[in-house]
Amino acid sequence: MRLLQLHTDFVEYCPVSKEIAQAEQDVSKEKVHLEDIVVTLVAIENGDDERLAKTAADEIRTYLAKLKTNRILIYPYAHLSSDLAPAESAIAVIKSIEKFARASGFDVYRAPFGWTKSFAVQVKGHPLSENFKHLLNSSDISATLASTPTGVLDGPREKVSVALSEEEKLESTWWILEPNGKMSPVADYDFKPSDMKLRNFVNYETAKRRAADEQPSHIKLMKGLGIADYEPASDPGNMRFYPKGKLMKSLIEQYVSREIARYGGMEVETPVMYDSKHPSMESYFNRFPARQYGLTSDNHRQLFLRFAACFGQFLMAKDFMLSYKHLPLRLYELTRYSFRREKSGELSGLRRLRAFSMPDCHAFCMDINQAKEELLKRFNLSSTVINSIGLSTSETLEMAIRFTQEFYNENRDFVIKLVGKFGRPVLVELWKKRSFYFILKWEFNFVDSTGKASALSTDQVDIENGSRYGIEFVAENGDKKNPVILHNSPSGAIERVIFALLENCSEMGTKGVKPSLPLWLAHTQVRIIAVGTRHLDKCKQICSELTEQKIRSDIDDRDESVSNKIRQSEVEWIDYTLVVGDKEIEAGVFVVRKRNQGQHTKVTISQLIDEIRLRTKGMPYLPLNLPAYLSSRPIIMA
RNA sequence: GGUCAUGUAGCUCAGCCUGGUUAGAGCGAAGGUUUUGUAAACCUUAGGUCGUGGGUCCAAAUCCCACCAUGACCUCCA
Repeated sequence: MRLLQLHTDFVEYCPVSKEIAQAEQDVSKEKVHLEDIVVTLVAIENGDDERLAKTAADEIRTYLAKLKTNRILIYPYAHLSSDLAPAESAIAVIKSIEKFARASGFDVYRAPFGWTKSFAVQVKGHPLSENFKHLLNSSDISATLASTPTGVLDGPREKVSVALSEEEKLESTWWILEPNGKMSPVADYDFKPSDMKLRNFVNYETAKRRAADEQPSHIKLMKGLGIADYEPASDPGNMRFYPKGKLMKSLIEQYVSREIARYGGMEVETPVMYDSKHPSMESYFNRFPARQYGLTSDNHRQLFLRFAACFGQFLMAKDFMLSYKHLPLRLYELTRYSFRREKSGELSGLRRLRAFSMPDCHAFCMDINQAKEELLKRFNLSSTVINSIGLSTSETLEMAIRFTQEFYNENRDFVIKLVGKFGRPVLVELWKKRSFYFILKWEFNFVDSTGKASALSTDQVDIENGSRYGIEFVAENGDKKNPVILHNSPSGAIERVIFALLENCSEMGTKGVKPSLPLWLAHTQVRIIAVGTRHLDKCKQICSELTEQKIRSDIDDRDESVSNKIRQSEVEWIDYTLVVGDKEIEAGVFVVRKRNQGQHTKVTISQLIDEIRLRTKGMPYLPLNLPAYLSSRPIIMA
């Protein structure tokens, strides 16, 4: 038997229709509304009996005593278990629980068994407001313990997130907003040929339908190019990065961090784990309890791994002495990692992970006006960053803006201005009322060839956490006020950026273009091939010269034919391949093979340097993190 | 989380349906020959708990069950 107990402000449910033949009879279809009550969601499993019903009643009594309340709603809820008992015995056990609970003198309500019900519930925010138990008959316990890897039967793994179901049931409408300010319902919008990706994106977001397709193409590339791979010894969604992938990841991270520093972000570092009972943490923790990695430390202290940098930065900002003169205050951290225990079926390659690196930049603003002004700056920042990385806002990405009706009514011009900056029609999700801590958020979404959308850059306007975390600044008139907080990631998760770049490459491939990654992210920018061993000294000399100019090059010194070495260079998607033999050494002019042009050009080394420096201008450089000689390099991927 | 599919050498895969000698190939690796001119030189050798654990059977990579991992889809309902 599985019990999920929720201490709620209110619960509402309404039987809609019978789900199974054995459903209870004579059920009123009236909506039921109960306030200040413990909702006990219960799933009866195979082997559960009246004895266990008694145990459950004891469990409920203990919980109610802790909460100092005596009102309870017993609510049959199948999703808690994958080993459900047959309906007849389940209903008998549930009725027994009800009987025992009444006998304890509680005010007991029970929702009907076997019915489809709509329901709404508002869980109180306190740490004890959610409680999960997996109850077993004593004879079964040892067997179950033995078959459970950790020997632990309950814990956050089993929790059902009420916030998530709220998210799913959120009432919203979908629109297309054009840069000229024209807003039309999605159904009325006339998609032009240039809006193909937008239409795919809209389909994905509004229909929530996922077309049947094969495995995402970036997975093959991430392995084949030696970028990243699964690590079976870890939890799903925790990846390993090989040297080439690590270099690429570090370069992107450095670039994003540098641009945020230029914008004015103060880089900080905050802990990866937090006390789930800390008063400031409740609101966040309880929002997605089912998606946390939990762990226990000394003294049975319950900790959870952060899923964003918000906590650390908010707790830090709370301790700052802030005046309106300091605002907007910009804090930045690149989390390695943020953790989200996404449902296992939602993980996919580098697209969605459980541990990911997230640039997270918060701006604490005086008021909504300053926040709007700041949001525009950050839009420019995000736009510059994502375009420079190689994901184009004019071709590759689609924008979504989501806001409340109230915000739109008061800030219509501002919203249109934002869309104008993007320059193409965007998808709008209009919320009737605010259900989250933010009143507006926008994202750039990458739509892959299979029509799936993933958010990259994003910013949000948060009007709730300033007060929730007790962050205060002294206003011009001397009053203490809470700031409006913006949550921005200019690039989105770094792993997801790599996902998008790789998916982009495979799209190039289907269009007949040789796929290639941006030159500044290539592990090897120039591959130098020695025709014979006697040319190796010259190769080494060229390699040093390029390294001095901050160009990554390596030398294929293997005992292989020139053709074979050329092929190897192509397989590794290396942009420039230089063959060094007698002719070149004599003339001082080299024939370079350019991958993206598929042809050979005669160049001097200094011309080659100039070209590469031009193509990588303004982007960070890191030295090659592999041996320069291919003969001493391990084979990471075939 | 559920359903389905997949898991065989470092990599990519064949064999499984219809159980039966020492489980195959290509790439890669090692040793040797070759000193190479723009997408794969030649020869030889090594390399496998057939995802893990149970079961059926005289016999299991092959059939059955459970678990693990990956992928796709679904996540309605007690």
